[in-house]
Amino acid sequence: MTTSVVSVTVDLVLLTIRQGVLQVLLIRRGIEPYLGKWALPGGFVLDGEDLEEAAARELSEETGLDPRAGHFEQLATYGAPDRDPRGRVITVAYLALLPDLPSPVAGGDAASASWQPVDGVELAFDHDRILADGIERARAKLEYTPLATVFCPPEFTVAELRAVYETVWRTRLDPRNFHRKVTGAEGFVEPTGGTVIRDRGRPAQLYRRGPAALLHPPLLRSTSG
Amino acid sequence: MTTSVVSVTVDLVLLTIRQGVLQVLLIRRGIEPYLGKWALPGGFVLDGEDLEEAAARELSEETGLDPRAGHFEQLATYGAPDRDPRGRVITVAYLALLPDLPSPVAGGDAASASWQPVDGVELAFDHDRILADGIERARAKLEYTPLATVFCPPEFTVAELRAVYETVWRTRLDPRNFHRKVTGAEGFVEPTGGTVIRDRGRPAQLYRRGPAALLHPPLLRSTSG
DNA sequence: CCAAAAGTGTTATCTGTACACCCATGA
DNA sequence: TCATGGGTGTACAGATAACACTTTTGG
Repeated sequence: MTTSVVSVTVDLVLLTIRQGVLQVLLIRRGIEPYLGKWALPGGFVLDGEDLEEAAARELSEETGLDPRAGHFEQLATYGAPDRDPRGRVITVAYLALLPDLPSPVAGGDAASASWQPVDGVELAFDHDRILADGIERARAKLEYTPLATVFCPPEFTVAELRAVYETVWRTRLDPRNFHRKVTGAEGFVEPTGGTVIRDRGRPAQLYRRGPAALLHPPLLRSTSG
Repeated sequence: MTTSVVSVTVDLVLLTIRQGVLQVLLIRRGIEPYLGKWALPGGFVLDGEDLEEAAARELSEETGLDPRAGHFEQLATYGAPDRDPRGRVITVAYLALLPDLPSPVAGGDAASASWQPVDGVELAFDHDRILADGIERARAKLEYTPLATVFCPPEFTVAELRAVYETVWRTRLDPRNFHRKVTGAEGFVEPTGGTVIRDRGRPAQLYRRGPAALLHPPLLRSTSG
């Protein structure tokens, strides 16, 4: 009975919505194992570095992004003994939700980092599982927190916010009831006063994210709320 | 820039209800650091051992309990660089919810393990924080899962189940509306046919836990539901 | 009998849902 | 003018909350 020599990594599930599709930031692996396969960005935790710090640093190095531009939270820790063929590696996964940034992969090794739709990807290690857990967490959090706004630019319309829910939940929501719920939920969104015409039709009001941390009442993904 | 030598431990937040109070299982530390202070049970992850496995083994060694007798889930991972004076130690915390077992600390080093009310304890390392996170997780889960039943014996009355909610949430619930909600929620509890008189008054029906994994509708901790 | 706990019925109120309808724009 | 999307009103169904009331025991 010996305590093992363990390496600790952090991995990031970075989600955004681009072209109306939920996408995840992936890195093409340049070394074995899983050479050439797609994987979540991440890497080893350094001396004296907190876990969040390590996650933010890795992301910045690999992609130039700052996960704190949106929402950032710990997801879970994965430590099956055989999850990495190189030896005992435990990984602490973080979930980040970001708006669709103009230059999402600048500053890093852009050639090997790219946003990809979350459906149908096949990833190295146990990253498929980690990604699935991250998506499920994001889905659940949209119900009872105002987090959907972090997928939007600083000013957005109710229809754009609704599109976030419809994309992440894969449902259709009634535009009229959704409008009422969102504008009625205390602290969810605040009108900026501006209006904008996105397509055709009547101009939409612009909103910014409000101060609430929890939604009362929550939005429910079951029906056409 | 060097990757650090990291040790990985598992710690357990083990909650139960004894004497009408939410209690946590604590170990009195027999070695430095924090010699003599109370701490969450836990220890180092061994070679080839999965994290859950490590958590279950540590608990069994230290207390003779099996966390899988109730509910068991990963809580979070804590990795601040200075959280352990001996060096870099990252801990993966697990949350377990157990019924009030007849002989809760048998089989282990019982002299140094004991159940204690969660209020007012002062723990070694960052275990106060971990405990607080565990309690909050438990509170939240009672709302939308049937997990409250794991605090009860195999057969229980509606009043006993209500006492669980009242204890964990620190609220009073209306016995009549609570009864209806619990017996009405699909798959939450199933009648065994038996009855029992706990105190005085009309005999209560006995129930066992039902097959549901989620509550529809959820119980809300805000009001007198 | 009374007190106490279990359990049922009833009603006012609130929330969610569906959908009719009006508003403001581009073409 | 029409099509399109933004936004409001309203009515019905279901859930919630408050509480009167009956049932079944022990003392």
